[in-house]
Amino acid sequence: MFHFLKASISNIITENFQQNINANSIQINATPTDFVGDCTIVVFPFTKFSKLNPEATGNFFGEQLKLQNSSIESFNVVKGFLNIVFTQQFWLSQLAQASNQNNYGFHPSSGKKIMVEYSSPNTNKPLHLGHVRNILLGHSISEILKACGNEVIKTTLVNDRGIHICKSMLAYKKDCEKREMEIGSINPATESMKGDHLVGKYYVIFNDLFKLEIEKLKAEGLNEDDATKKSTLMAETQQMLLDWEAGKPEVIALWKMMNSWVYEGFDATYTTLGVTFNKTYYESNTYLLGKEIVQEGVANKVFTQDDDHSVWIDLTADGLDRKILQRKDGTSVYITQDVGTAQMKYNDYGMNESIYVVGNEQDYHFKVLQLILKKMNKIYADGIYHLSYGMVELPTGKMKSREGTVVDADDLMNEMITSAKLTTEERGKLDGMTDDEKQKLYYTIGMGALKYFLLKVDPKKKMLFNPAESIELQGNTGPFIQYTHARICSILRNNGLERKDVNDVIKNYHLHQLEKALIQEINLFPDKILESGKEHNPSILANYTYNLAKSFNQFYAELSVLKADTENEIQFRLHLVEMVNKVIHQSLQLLGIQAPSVM
RNA sequence: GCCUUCGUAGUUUAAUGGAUAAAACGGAAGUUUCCUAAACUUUAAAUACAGGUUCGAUUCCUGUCGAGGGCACCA
Repeated sequence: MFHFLKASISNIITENFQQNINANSIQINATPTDFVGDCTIVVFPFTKFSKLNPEATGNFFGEQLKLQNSSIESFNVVKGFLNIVFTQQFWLSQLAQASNQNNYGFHPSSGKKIMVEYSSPNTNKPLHLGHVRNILLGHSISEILKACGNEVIKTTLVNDRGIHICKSMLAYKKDCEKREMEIGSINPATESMKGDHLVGKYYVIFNDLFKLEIEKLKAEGLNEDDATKKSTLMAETQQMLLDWEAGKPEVIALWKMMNSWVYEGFDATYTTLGVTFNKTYYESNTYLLGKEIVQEGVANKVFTQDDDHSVWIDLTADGLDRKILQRKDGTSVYITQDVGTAQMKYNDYGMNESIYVVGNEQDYHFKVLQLILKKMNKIYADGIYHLSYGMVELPTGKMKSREGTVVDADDLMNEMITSAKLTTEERGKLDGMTDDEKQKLYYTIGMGALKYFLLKVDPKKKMLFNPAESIELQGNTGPFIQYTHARICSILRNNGLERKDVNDVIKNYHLHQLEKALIQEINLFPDKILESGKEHNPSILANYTYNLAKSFNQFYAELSVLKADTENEIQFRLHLVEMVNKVIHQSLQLLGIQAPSVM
């Protein structure tokens, strides 16, 4: 919001010191509350060419700025910090401008097209807490990038092929045989289970059976490696994968059936989370294209083929390792499929930027992927951005499926909603609501708590998920912000005044310090959206929203509408508070969080 | 072993190289004749350690210690 100041400073520097300086490199911050001023310019960097001490430099720039900008009321210099005070009129007109804007905070079209890939599940088990962080990040950053003026395509890549899904398939087949039932006659409906959970159950069964077999073989004197090699279960699984690649009809039929169960289950989870995709990619469709590109790379001598026919790329010159792209038996590996998917995405959309929301355990993988595509001279290589996020840890340690410490997404969401219900009922403020409305509200609050809890942390950092604490609804939480929104809605609802136009209300209005502080915070909104988008970091917006809600609460404890002396003061505060609510509402929406008007 | 990320109050998180390191939870003490107390006010408490770079370091560099993650013809 201080762009005009930066431009002004930049001009002063060129005129007086014949230096060219990038306006964006000038530091302007909000003034800490203990000092007089609205914003603070750091003048240390200017002393190099001003040849004056910091104080004198600050005074010089302060005077020049005041001459050039009528919106500056006064300034003062403390050490190397130039504090600027703006006029009342300036702040009042800022509020009026924001208030008159339809989509305040949203930016004009950038002309850029950005793809965001997120969720990207395997089809052998249900979604868990880690996916939830991924999905919320992906959805939120998509919305934020839209608000920054970009066209956004939301995609997901389903990992629908490979040895893992064969394990579930084999366990399912064996169970059918054991119970002497036809394939397909055991299904989500007969078991009263979500499809993804049913398939996940068979994945667990496979691992249990496999473990038993290994133990048995080890008891016969084999070591771990040899036991794995001798395992008939593993051999059967691998055979199944080969049959799948060969297109054996009964295997394909089973695969299609079980995957369809999983997709139904995923869709239900996505609906509860409130997220959507514009396009779904399947690895079963992209891995062949990947293999083609590998051949192209071999022909172009970007890749080398060993005597055993496996294909490699040597990245040691770039500080990385030698990486395999295709097995000796000709089947594709992980990175092959990603190369294919990248190409297919670009063929389909021709986007400028492609964001992958994927955990940080794959940092190396994405470095390699981008480098390979660069070496292949793919023009879309530079547009690839890995939005890498840290793991979600539990108080008991890492989530490990083997130890049964995985937090299931569906279970978690249900718990959050139940917990929201309990706390809300305790407060007993929902008289007059139908059961349906109540249920909807519990959902809104429970999901708001979960989403905000996961989004308020910088994605890059690992985070600790404490189930007991996440359902806490006080402090820096989603429900605190939602509650603030509901209160403001109530304030706007309950006053019987006919509202006056904001431009009339601000005439000759005398601003209170707390009112000015709120306007200042509202003014930051457009910049915060841009910053969040640029940094690919929704937590910037999340924390901003919390601070705004908090500022409102502090403001309102001192200066409620009822405490106003004149009608004009009431009118002004209604406009101010309404603007706060617009920003909170808009901001929550960008985070994928609903804002109830009553709670 | 090699590569990589991270160490901030008791706990969970903030802080584009800038002023006295900011909040929340938990602890202690208060505030309802008043538009939603899921609120507000007061209070104690932290930059792992040792160097370096400079006007100035939680932030950049080096080392030590500690905790993750990656180095497979798994995805």
